[in-house]
Amino acid sequence: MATLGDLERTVMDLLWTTPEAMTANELRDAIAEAPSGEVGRELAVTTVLTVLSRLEKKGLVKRERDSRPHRYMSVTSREDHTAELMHEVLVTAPDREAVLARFIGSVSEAEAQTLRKLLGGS
Amino acid sequence: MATLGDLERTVMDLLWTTPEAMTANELRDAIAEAPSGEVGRELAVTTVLTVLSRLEKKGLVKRERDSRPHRYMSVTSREDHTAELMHEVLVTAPDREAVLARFIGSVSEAEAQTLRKLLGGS
DNA sequence: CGGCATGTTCTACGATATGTAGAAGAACAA
DNA sequence: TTGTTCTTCTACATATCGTAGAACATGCCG
Repeated sequence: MATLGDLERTVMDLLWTTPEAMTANELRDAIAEAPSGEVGRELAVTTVLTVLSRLEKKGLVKRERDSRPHRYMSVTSREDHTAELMHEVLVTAPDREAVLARFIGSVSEAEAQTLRKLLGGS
Repeated sequence: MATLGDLERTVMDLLWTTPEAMTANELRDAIAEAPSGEVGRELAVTTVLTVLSRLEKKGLVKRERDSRPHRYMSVTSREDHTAELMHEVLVTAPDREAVLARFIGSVSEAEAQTLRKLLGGS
């Protein structure tokens, strides 16, 4: 189960919200530029690179190796990743019906509405 | 985010599937008795107790302190816990609608059916 | 009342994950 | 080829988890 640390999470968030593939340097700068509420962290580029390698090993990140400053990007969208995680969690329980029942109870009305729409007919 | 290790998971599974509160010794024996597919593990009781303490600290387990061999039980049902986890995962993404859309795509038809039923009226 | 069982807490050590980064190696521009 | 830039290797600190011995507590049996 791919659980992410704080920094790993921060990096993934940046990769997920940036349309373009990013270099380690760009990421380092982006992290320094007030990432969501955190203290602006001045990290060494090597730190970012290490994290990227680890994320790559986990299959969450891929990189363009040919372009010289390697450019990194996420393998899946945040939405796909999140949905996958949710599913992984769901299947850990034998009684999925019961889990879904409770899950439904925890979502907002708006989300319930969305679900109805998505589940549509049949 | 409460991520569980393998042994912690095993213990929770036992507590979740056993109606009665259990003592550390009972748990040790239950673990030794072929837990789901694993190699029968002969653990020291202290090991089980340590794990139970950690699970207690995480809020997943509570114990009856008055009865002398303390009896341990889960705080929530597995279904509640799982549903909670799913929700925690869901809210990590800004675009929940999109996540739900993908999530729906990943569930089985039977589960989709269940969801329709649950979402039924308005 | 004083040991003996039985049970709980403290302390600890190895393994893995993660944050962090220096040192060393590779590649490219001049 | 030499300096600059980037990547990889190696390393250390902290946290979590599996594992359990040592020490402490408690109640039962004589």
